[in-house]
Amino acid sequence: MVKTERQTTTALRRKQFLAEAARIIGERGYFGFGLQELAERCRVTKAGLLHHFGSKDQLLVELLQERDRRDSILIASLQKPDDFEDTDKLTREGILQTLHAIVAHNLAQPEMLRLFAVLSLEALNPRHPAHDYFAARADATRELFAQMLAPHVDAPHSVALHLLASMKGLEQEWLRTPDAFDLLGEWKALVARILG
Amino acid sequence: MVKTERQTTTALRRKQFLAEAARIIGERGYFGFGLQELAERCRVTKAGLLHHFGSKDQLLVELLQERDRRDSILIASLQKPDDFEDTDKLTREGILQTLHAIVAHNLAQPEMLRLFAVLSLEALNPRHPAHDYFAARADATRELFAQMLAPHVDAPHSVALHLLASMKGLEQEWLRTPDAFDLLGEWKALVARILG
Amino acid sequence: MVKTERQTTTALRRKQFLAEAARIIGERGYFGFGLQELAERCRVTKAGLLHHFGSKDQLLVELLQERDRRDSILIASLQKPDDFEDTDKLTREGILQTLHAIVAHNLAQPEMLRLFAVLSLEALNPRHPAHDYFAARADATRELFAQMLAPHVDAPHSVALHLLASMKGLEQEWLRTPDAFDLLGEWKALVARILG
Amino acid sequence: MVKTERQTTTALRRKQFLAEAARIIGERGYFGFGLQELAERCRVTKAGLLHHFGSKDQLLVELLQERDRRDSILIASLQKPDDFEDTDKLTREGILQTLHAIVAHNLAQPEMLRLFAVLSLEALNPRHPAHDYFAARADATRELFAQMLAPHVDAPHSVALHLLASMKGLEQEWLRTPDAFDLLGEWKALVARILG
DNA sequence: GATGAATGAGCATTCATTCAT
DNA sequence: GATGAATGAATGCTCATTCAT
Repeated sequence: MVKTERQTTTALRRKQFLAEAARIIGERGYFGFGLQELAERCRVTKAGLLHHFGSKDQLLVELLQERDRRDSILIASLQKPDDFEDTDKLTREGILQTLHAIVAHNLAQPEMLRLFAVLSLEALNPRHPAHDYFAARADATRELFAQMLAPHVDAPHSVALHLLASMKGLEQEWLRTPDAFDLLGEWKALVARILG
Repeated sequence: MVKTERQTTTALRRKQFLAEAARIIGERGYFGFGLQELAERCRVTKAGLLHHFGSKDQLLVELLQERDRRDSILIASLQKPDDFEDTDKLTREGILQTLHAIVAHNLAQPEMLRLFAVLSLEALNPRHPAHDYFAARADATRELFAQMLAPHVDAPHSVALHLLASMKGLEQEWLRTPDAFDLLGEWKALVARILG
Repeated sequence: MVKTERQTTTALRRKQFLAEAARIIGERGYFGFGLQELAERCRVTKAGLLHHFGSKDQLLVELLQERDRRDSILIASLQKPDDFEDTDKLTREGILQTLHAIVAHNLAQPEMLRLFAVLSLEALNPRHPAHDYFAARADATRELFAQMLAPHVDAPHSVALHLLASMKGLEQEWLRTPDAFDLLGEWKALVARILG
Repeated sequence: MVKTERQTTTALRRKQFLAEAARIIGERGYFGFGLQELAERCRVTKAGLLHHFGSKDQLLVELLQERDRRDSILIASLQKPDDFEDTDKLTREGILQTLHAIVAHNLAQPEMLRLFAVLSLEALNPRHPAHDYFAARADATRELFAQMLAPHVDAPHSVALHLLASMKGLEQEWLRTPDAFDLLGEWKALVARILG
């Protein structure tokens, strides 16, 4: 019981560390992010952080894993549309709703959106610690989209590419000027244009 | 005469420095870019570089200015369509050609494309030395696009946003996997979809 | 009974810790030796080690004490030759056998040999935690040798010095290249030369 | 001229750095030696030292090289005895004088003696940055000694080993208690015993 | 008997920058 | 026009140690 309690508080602490790290990396990128700053914001020492994560790179890895764990619900709903047997996700209408839902989900946690936007560009560099993570993620997502679109469009891989690229570009522009336009509204309009 | 000659070689030297800097920043971002590495690649000392540019930030500024100078021809052709008097750029066909030309232009100098992609994300941070540059650039470009589109679409600002976001997203995806698809071809297809 | 049993397993555990520590210090010296590495090798935490030994320095002290306890049999046979009343150790032949026995003993536990070789040099520094230990040990051994040699040579202290220095030098060279020569054989030959 | 002057003062500075480093390493070993301490003693910053040597390991390498350069005179006199054509080094008497000269030389620079003694033991560890240096040095010296002794003794390699081991052991004992005995005198006596 | 959390001091190294030459 | 020397601040990381559990 005591052990469980400590485990919980420790795990909570780690999540707070990761949340704060996400904010900093979202602002300055991974290269511009320093343990010192994170430590100060969390009122720990650098050594304290390292005690939990082992290294700066490992902290990033755990941050991405943690995020994946949280997003797994949404991802699961995309990956397993079989439950609904053609009636939900595979409908044209269902696809639209899914696409809208993704951006709505991202819109609800703008710090994560920012983190992934900044990091994904930094990670173009093959030596970046998150390079492989983003490469795998991007490929998998595109394949998933293509499968989803297959029954409705002629060139599913191409359309999947267009949708993903447009989504990412639109989100980036919104991150730059969040007050300049309605992200979800514009995304819906853009999806409508692309999918005809 | 001698002075002019020296000025020329010096100017040439500076351009080489900037070209190499563009390559490094494109790979690692501005934060991951160090004077030491640039100096080694150019076979100068760090002090030698600083002698030319004064500071790391100033080097970035001059790099962006230099790039703008080179791109000015293309930009000019977009900014001053009056020369052709409604017959070229303002035609629906002319607009398509312009949009294709921009991506073709970027495709021809992938290192610059990479530089701007990476830098534009890093520069989301308001304290980034290139923040203002990118902010101004993005706003101006969007306005330009909107004006260009005004005669042909209902919501020119919205469509301009969609086109710019899609272009950027597509270019980024291509930077990640340049061999995975035909950037120009996909862009043409995407434009066709968006503009109906 | 239960308590005794636990004491035994604990004592066993401590000996394993010390044995592993001896190996590491023999390789990297005391300064190059870290509690973290020892802890990993023993599958304990650093705090676990400290719980047993109190401090890194104290661990070293206990390691040396433990070693002395083990070597006490050999040492005793040198220190108390009275039992044999001139017939064994004090014979010229007996001295040779003793000298051979010491090196044979060291040869049988090369990790300890290495530990003492490395540590004795590091401990030249008066501030080293093992400085006093090695100083006392060396002086005592030399005196012991001198007494042993007194009946047979003119300058026993000088010869004792020569023998000890030669022994240590030979052992060190052997540690460097254990396969390059026969330590015991060369030692016998060297002793024969020195003692004429 | 100006350049030469600066080169000289810089080179001088570096030699002072190395001399001070030799003293510290002789006291604490390479692992116990820190750039911070060296910097303070030399009234430079750590970064200042690194500017000259690049890294801590490289500093050690340059220290050993510098020492070799200085010792080259003595080494040369051992390596090229041909000039004297059997009359000097190859005489029995000449060999004795050479052996005496080496220790006398070492005795005259006790800090170097200490440095090499401490370092040679630390460098038993194959991962030590000076490991290869000492391995090569020891092998070469032993071979040199064997060649020198060949005309006069039955087993030159064995005797060379004995002499080198004894010399090193004696020097180490002297480093521990420099006032306890006359190093050169004892060495002469020991050599006399070993060479009969 | 042993753990995990946390710390403060220290490590070698990198950074952009200044300055005299 | 360009260099080498030097710096102060910061980097990620390791260290032995303390403490509550």
